[in-house]
Amino acid sequence: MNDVFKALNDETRREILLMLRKKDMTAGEIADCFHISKPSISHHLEILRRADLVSGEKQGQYIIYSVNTTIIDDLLQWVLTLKNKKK
Amino acid sequence: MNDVFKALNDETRREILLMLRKKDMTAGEIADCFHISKPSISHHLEILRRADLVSGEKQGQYIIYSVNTTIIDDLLQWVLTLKNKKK
DNA sequence: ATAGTATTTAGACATTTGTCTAAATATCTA
DNA sequence: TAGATATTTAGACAAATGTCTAAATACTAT
Repeated sequence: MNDVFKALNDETRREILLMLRKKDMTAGEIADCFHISKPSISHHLEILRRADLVSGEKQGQYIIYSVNTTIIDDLLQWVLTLKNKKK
Repeated sequence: MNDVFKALNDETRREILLMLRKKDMTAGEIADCFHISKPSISHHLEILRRADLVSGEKQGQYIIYSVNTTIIDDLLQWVLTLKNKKK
């Protein structure tokens, strides 16, 4: 859970997740949406991957990234626990 | 939202929230639950307060902290948006 | 007033983080 | 095999973060 919150603590990474929510994208396509160098985006993707929030599948010379929903369910559970304020 | 994720990106602060979920506590009571100095806990509480995740109400020489549920709803909404993977 | 308790503020310091450029790796194509 | 494209790795560096101790502020009570 620590890695998940760490990954979410960055505006760029949160935007990447929201973009991948709509469609899978290659690392390059993702990078083109930001004014940040490709190595920096690669680093962000590595952090998201380590948190298991995204997966990257190699296809030829491209790597196609997509969102993992299972960890998001864990996060949802955590938030719901917090919301459920015990009397 | 940025401040919320920043606040949640720390194990101590997350534990504080989970404790306050069960019952309101004074700054001192909270500090006694950790092996961290009181000024450090005070700093954590300030970050949680700035994110609007908790409120502190002064009562005599004590300050009683409690969880704010409204921001947690916003967070929940954000996570649900992410979970709702568009086609 | 003085002393004691609760909490925060201030300042210092080591670690972590996000960014960059340059170089390495891997794949495609002519 | 070369050259071009896609992506990552390595290394550097400034800024942000979490922690501490010492001091300040605020309230209580004798």
